[in-house]
Amino acid sequence: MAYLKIGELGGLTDTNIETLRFYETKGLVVAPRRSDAGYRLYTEQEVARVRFIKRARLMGFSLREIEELLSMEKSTCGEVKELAQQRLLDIDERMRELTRMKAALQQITDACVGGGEPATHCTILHALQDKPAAAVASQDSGG
Amino acid sequence: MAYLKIGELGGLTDTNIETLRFYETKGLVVAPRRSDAGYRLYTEQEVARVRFIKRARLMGFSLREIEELLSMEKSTCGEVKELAQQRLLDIDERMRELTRMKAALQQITDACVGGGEPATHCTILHALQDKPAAAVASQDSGG
DNA sequence: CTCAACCCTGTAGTAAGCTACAGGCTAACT
DNA sequence: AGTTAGCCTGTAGCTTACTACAGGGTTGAG
Repeated sequence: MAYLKIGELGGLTDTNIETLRFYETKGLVVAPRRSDAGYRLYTEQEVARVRFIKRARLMGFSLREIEELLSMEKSTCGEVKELAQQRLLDIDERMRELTRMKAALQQITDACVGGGEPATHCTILHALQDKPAAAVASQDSGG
Repeated sequence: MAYLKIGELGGLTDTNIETLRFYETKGLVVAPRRSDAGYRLYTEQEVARVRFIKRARLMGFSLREIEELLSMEKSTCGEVKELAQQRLLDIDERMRELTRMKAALQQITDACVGGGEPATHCTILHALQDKPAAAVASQDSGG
């Protein structure tokens, strides 16, 4: 079987070749062997690996987490599961935050009649301007 | 009433002074008058404006959107409402995406028994490795 | 007068994940 | 042999929202 050049790997995995080289600098894709001229020569293994990365990205894993996942073939199943569950918790956390934002925004948006009035008296702008309420102002990111 | 120096404005609004200057370069906070020595001299108005920015940030508006909101005192109420509703749609979109990610991740995580087995056979890693399913692989971000 | 605390500008760094470009070799096709 | 597409390295840029620092001037208290 022939080796794949970087463009071919990119084609098979629908990945920009700059991105592949970037992943290599990040250690996500192992530096492959080179041809005499210095061309990267990949095997089918790398195709699987790049696809792994893409799937994990779709699931919301960061590159750092993916690196961790990739290094886990030496670890236990439980550790992998733990990482996945942490991701699930992160997702829940982000959804809660979005829910909070949405509630606050929905509230002030619902109170607005809209229409062609000058926005000087718009309840949305007013809510953002000076009222302490807005259902969200008690939150503090600290930073 | 005395003017506020940047540190005082920062104190009142719980905002880093570097951030205030940054907002000025972005046009979010209007460049204030200066003292003879070149110190920025703010009025109470800017306190309200910075608080507006902070509240809007908490609601998930980007700085660009906030700039738009701030320029809207000249527009109609309907336009403001439209922007807010667009934000609500964005939030919904992000929540859908998180829901999708979560479902996919939950599925492969549930299938994993965890424990001290070597992860070589971990169903999570396998699902990421080569199965076309994973309930999410049909999605494509296109780049 | 001295010293710390504050302010100024301008530039660069952080995080995350790429993307693009310059300048130069190589491979493949004709 | 010529042309073009592809590959190489290295560096810089993009996005968002800050944050930090260097190297200076100013203010105010003691």
